[in-house]
Amino acid sequence: MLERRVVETIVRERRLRWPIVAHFEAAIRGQTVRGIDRRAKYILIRFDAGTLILHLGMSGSLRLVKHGTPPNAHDHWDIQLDSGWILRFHDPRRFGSLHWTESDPAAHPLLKQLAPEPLSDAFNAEYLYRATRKRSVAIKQFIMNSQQVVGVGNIYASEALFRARVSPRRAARRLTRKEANALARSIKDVLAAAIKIGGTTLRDYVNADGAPGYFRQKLFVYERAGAACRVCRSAVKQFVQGQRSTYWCSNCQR
DNA sequence: ATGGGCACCTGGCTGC
DNA sequence: TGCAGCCAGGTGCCCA
Repeated sequence: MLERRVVETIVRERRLRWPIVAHFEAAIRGQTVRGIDRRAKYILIRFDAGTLILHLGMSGSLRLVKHGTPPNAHDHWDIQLDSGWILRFHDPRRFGSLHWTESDPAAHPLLKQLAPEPLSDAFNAEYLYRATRKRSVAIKQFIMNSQQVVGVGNIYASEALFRARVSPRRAARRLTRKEANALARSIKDVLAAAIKIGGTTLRDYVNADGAPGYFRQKLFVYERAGAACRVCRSAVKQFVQGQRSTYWCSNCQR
């Protein structure tokens, strides 16, 4: 894609998480791809005149297909390049999004408040310890807040807390230094391990190659309510926090 | 400023 | 077999 020029853009469905703005096609036409970056779960495609900010939501995917390939259901937009390839966005649940910005993308409202990259040195025990001070919210909800921690969704939140042996109900400010250290470590470990083997496939979801993610086999507690904890054999428990299921082992986690 | 709840959407699954 | 209803996910936004 790099250094390829946009020949044409076709939008079949503007109603993504936010509507695709009307001037998008005109803005991007004739632009050349200069770089591709990522910030949290946002994909940034940089052009001379602006930057495309994409999010795949939970069911979105991007593929390169040959020009002329007929679209399938839920193929919401195409960006046709001068190479004869089309960047095609597919997203059955339309939780994904597309924004076009002609300013510094880091200053975009969706990006400017985001916490440090979890796999970077800036995200560490000291950061987590300081950030949790004076916060009464449950630690599970805290690590799912993108202003505090980025990259941790519902699955990895339960998994990271299990690995750190911290109860999901614990008030964030009650974390000790030692626990903050363990949790920062487990967040990095869980994310890195999941990325390495293709993420976590739930139910019908597959990755960009159409293959499932194999991290599901490595889950300690997520979706294992009633099953034996893989460490202590006591029953994994489930309850709801902020309208999301939390899974944990009340014996291993305190 | 913080915390809590709601919204978006569709496919898979359950239960009648 | 058909169909209605529930549930799951990520995360921004609104309100108290």
